[in-house]
Amino acid sequence: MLRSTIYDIAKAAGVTATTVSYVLSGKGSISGATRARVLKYAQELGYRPNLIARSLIKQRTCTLGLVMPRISNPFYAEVAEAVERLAYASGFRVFITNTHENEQLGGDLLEDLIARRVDGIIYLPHGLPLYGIQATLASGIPIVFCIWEEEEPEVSPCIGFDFMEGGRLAAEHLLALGHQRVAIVTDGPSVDGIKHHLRVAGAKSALIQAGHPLDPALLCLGDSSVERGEAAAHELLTLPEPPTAIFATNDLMAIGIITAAWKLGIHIPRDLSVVGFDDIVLAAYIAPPLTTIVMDKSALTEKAMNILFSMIEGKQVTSPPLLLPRLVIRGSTTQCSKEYRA
Amino acid sequence: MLRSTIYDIAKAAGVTATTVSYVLSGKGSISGATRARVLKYAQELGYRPNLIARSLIKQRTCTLGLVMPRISNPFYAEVAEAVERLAYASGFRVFITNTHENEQLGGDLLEDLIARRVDGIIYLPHGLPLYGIQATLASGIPIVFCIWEEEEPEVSPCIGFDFMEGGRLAAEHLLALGHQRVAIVTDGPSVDGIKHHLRVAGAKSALIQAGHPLDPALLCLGDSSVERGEAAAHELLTLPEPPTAIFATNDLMAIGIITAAWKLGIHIPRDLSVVGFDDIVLAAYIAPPLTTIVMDKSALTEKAMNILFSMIEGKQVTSPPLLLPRLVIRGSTTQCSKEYRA
DNA sequence: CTGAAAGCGCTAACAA
DNA sequence: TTGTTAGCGCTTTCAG
Repeated sequence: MLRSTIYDIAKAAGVTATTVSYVLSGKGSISGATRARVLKYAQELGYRPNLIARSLIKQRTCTLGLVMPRISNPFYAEVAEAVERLAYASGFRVFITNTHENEQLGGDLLEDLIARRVDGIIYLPHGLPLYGIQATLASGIPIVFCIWEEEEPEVSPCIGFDFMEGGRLAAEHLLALGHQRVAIVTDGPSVDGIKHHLRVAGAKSALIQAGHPLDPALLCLGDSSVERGEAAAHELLTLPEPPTAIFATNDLMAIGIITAAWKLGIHIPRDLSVVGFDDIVLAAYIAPPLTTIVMDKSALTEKAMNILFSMIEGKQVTSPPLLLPRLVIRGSTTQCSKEYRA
Repeated sequence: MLRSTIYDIAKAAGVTATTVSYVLSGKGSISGATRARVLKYAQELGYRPNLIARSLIKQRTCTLGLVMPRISNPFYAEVAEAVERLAYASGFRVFITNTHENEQLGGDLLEDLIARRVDGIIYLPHGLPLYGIQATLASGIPIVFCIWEEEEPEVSPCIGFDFMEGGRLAAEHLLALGHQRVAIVTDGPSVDGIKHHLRVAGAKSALIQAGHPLDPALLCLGDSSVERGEAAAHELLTLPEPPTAIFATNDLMAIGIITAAWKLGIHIPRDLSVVGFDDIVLAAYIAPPLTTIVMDKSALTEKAMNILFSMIEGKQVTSPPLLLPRLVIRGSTTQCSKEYRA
């Protein structure tokens, strides 16, 4: 494998490595003649700079780490694509890593990224506790947390999202359509380990406020996947007294719900209204198009990257205000057709 | 930012850097006492190895590059997740990069990855020409091409997929169901710039063989996105003599087609059969579940990674046989209900 | 305009 | 068991 160094070029061109370095970086002042000669040999020898060596001396790798639950979830994939694009625009490359929501793995990943001397990290923890990574945080590496939804103390900087309000919006929309028996399908291993904690809390509060508090039997647990979304919906829809609307705390589960309904011959939205959360691109293009809560991924990634770059430059930063949710009404929700006695 | 080196530890522990290096790597033979002392100070100083320095001397970064069109397409996201998982299992981290099907960008990305001295590259080019990266290939970096669908000369090693057979399978399924007027929605800027070239060729040949050659008016161009899939389907379905079945050369477009039909009040599969290509996870969980051609992503990524690792170890490798397509019949296709005169 | 020299943090012969 | 030394490929003062 042809792997030449500036020394090889230097020797060939009859100059010293310093000179080569200068012409390659366009820094010092070099005569046109030597410049041309150096360039010629660089070309000829198929020279490619060794960014590893450069990183070592510059104390900067122009590399970012992106830590997220799983890139196969379109929401995260869309975020990753945006992050990669913005990083590229600044000459950075990004390591993407999946925690699979495993705490141990998440911590290891972080430590490894630091060992690789990434210049900064974007961390979308989704249900991962903070206490396991205290030491990591203490390392002082620029790291920005995004869409934190835990109950633990605020960490800074953090690009937050008003999940509670999002849940409320979803429930209020359903309530306004006359739905009184609404179910919630969310992510979490147990009712007191709900990962989409705030979304559920927001929805519940709206339900209570409207005088139709959540029937505990209508709270289903999943894991943010379509599979579990479908399974949960199947359970819900075969109940003696099924819900007339379901709020899924992410779009993937909402899609699973639509499919479950389809299989049971339940028409959406006539017999069942469904609202999701995230607004993945696909949400607008399924049948029926999904009513959902929009998380503005562009705003999220832009803010996160701006803050991260500021930190890398050593600037002092503060968390921006919470990102606000927005309801987008599409074809999966409509007026409730059934009457239920309270 | 606390960033200690082995020298800091050495000084603190009253030994030399070599000793520290040995205990940290567990290589030389070090007395229990010094080992303990070194470890203690390493801990105390919050030492984290500098993998950049290590890479420089070892001539190995334990880093891979993954270049693909766009990770927001679930098919690629699923591949990326698998690649990342396999890489992680071998202590590798991966740079993921999106070409956005831009030839220039694709070439730059490759060069940059080489400059960063990744140990190997997985390249899923999708419609990108080879001639632009000859120099890159000549660098000798281990690189495995996956699912190449161009007409240019074979490159080795390459994990190929029998796209032609996949297209044929799709068309034959439709034909067997009695469909005679089948449309194709594919990816490409023009009819002679079709990126899913082989899939289309396979389908066409089956159609011809059955005596129902493709009506040129029923070949629609898109760009692998749901949006364009929906737009194409809208055109097709509002034709005076619409198709009774549509073969979309990827799942995203197929989903768009289903949505277009839904919006037009056309029932799937009763009034229109749809078959996709890829078998993204979501395909099985939309309404109706999508009949599609399965590309085995596990097999693909496993083979690709095995070969890549072999190359990295300096072994000689050859391309494996083409991966075979499989048809999975779900709810989006059924018997044709209309009669058309030939 | 160009060169000499030091050093980024680590590893690995080779000595002691 | 531990230390000495050189060097991975590059950048960057400081001289000349």
